[in-house]
Amino acid sequence: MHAYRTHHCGELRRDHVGESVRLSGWVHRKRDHGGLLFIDLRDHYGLTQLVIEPEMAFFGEVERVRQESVIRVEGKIVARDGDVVNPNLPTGEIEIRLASFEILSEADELPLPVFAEPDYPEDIRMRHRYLDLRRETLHKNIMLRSAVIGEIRRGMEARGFTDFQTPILTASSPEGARDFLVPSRLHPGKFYALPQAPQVFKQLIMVSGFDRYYQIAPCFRDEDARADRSAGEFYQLDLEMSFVEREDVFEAVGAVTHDTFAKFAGERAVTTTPFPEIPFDVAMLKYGTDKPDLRCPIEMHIVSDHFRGSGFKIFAQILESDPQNEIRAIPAPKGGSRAFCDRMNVWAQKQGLPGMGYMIFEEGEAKGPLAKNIGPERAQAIREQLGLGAGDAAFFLAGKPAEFLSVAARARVLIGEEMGLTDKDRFALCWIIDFPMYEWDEEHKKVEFGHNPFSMPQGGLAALEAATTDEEFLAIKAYQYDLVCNGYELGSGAIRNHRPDIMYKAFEIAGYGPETVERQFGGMLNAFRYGAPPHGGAALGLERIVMLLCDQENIREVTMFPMNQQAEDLLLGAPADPRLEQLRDVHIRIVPPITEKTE
RNA sequence: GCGGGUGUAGCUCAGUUUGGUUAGAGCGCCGGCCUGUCACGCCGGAGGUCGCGGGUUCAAGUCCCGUCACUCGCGCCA
Repeated sequence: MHAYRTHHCGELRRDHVGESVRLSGWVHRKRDHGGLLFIDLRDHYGLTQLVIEPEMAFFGEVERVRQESVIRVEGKIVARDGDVVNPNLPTGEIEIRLASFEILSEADELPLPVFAEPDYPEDIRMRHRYLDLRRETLHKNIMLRSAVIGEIRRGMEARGFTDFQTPILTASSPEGARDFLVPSRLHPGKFYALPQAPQVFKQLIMVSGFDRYYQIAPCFRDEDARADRSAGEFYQLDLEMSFVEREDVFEAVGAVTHDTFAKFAGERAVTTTPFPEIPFDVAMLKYGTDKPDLRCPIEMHIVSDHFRGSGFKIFAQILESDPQNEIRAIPAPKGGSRAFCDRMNVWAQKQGLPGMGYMIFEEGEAKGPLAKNIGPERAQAIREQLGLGAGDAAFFLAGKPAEFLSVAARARVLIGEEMGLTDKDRFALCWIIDFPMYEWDEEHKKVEFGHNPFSMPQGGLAALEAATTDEEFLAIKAYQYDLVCNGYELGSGAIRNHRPDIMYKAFEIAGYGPETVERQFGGMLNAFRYGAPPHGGAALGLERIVMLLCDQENIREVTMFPMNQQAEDLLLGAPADPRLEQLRDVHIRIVPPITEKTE
C-alpha cells in the first residue's frame, strides 16, 4: 500500500463501497457530536467525509485534532443512504469508517480560516499566503491561471509560434516605465536593468530569422500598483511575427484570444473573430476612452452646434472662449427621471467636474433647465441627433475634452449599468487601431512619441517627410493597436519600424538627434542594417485575462505570491536590508533619504 | 508625491453622529453536553494599550492636532 494514500479525496464513489483505503489530507472541518464525530478530509482534489465512533481507540485523539492539521487515515468505504447523502459533494454518496488515524503535521491556531471565505485583510492573507491559497476561490483561480497558460501555449504552438526565453539581466528597454536596476559586481558603478518587456529581444529574434516567436514573459516595471496592475512584476503573452501586416497579427492573436476566452467562459458569450476594429479617434469620440467597455451600448455625440449662440449662456460662452472647447452628450435611454439625473449630476461633481447638465425628454417636449434655455427647436434637434424618445434623458459635458473625457467615459458605463443596458455576462473584445504616432507633451511644450517609438508610422517615410507643422505631426497615425475587453486594456502591439532611415526621421520629429537614437537603441538599430524582415506583434497581460475569466477585480486574486500595493513581499520579507559585504561587492553605498524638512 | 476610505477581541464588524455605568455580537479558541452531521446543535469561559503620540475636558473608543499602517484612486505605468 502507498505510504500516504491509495486514493485522493475527490475520487471515491458508490462503486468503491466495501474497499479498504488509505487517505491523507487536511482536516477541513470537524463536527463533533460527542457520540459520533465527522471530519471532512480535504486535499487538492476534493473532500471526503470520515466517520469516527467512540469505540475506536483513537477517538479522543481525533476529538483534539485541530483544523488544518495534516492527517493520514485508513478505513473502509461505506455507503451513505437516504437523507445522509450529501448531494453537494462529488463524494457525497460514501464515507470512510476509520480503522486508523495518525497526525502527520499538527496545525497551530489559524491566523485566517481556510473554511468559509469572508474577506480578510490583505496583509494577513499575504503573510500567510499558503493558508490563503488553500481556500477554495483562490486555489481555483490559480488553477485556472495555469489552465489558461496551457491553452494559450497550445494555441500558439498550433499556429507555428515557437517559445524562446529572453534575458532577465539586460539593458533598459524602451517601454517608458521606471526600470528595476541591478548593480554590477564586475563593473563598478554600472547597472543591469530588468526587462520591462522583451521588446528589443523579440525584434532581434525576428531579425535572426526565427519567423514566429512567443513567450509567457516576465516583465518588470518599477511603478505604483493598481487593482488591475501588479506591483513590480507581471507576465505577458509576448509574440512577434515576420513578414506580416496588421491583419495577420489580428488573425493570430484574435484566434488564440477568442479560443482561450471561449474555453473558460462557461455560459458567458465571447466576441467572435474577427474582433471589431475601432479607430482611436472614434473610440475617444464615442466612448471617451481608448479602452471602451463595449458591453455598454451607449455612444456619446458632439452636440456643440446646438448650443452655439443659444440661450444657455454658460455653454455658449464656453464654446466662444476657446475653439478647442466642445459640448459632448451622453444619451441615457430610459434615464428620464429627475431622481436619476440628479444622482448622476452629484456623482459627476464628486468626480471633480462642475456638474453634468441634463435634459429629460417627454412626449412632445424636453424638460430641465438646459431645455428651457435653448428652446424647443434646438432641444428637438438634439433629441433627433441622439436618437432618443419619450422617457429618455441625455447628459451634457462642456469644456476641453481632455478635462472631462475620463469622467464622461465612466459616466457612460455607469449609466449603462444603472439603466440595465449592459449585458454583464459576456466578454466584449475589440481592437483599437490607428493610435497617433505623436502626442502633445504639455510639460515640455513639444511633440513626443505617443506610444513606444518603434511603431511604423502609417505612410512610412513619405508621411513623416510631408509633415512640417506640429499639427501635421500630431495627425500622423501609427500601425499601433490595443486589444480591449470589457473596459480593460488586455494588451497592445504594433507593426514595427524596421527601417533605420524612418527611425531617425521619427526621432527627429520628437526632437531627438541621431546620437540619441544610436546611444539608446544602437543595438537594435545595428541589427536593422543587415537585412531585417518587416515584422509586428503584440503583448497581452496574462493576469488581466485570468482576472476577467475569474470574474475578479483585483489582480492579486489571480497571482500566487503577489506583492502588496507598496511593492512589499510580506511573506518572505522583501525588499530587505542587504548585508554590508553584499553592498561592498557591488560597490554601493546607501545614502539615506533626506527626511528632515528644511525651511 | 497627492486625494478618499478604513483602523475597536485572533478574524469580521457594531458602538463614534449628540463625550458619561463594567466597550458588545458573530466566527475562531478553551471547557462541558450531544449517535447522522455536512455553516451540526446547546451551555459556560478566556480573550481588548479601542493603531500610536499629544491636546481639550470633571470625564475621550467618541472632540481637536500630529503620526503610522492597510486599502482604493490620481499622478505614473504608452
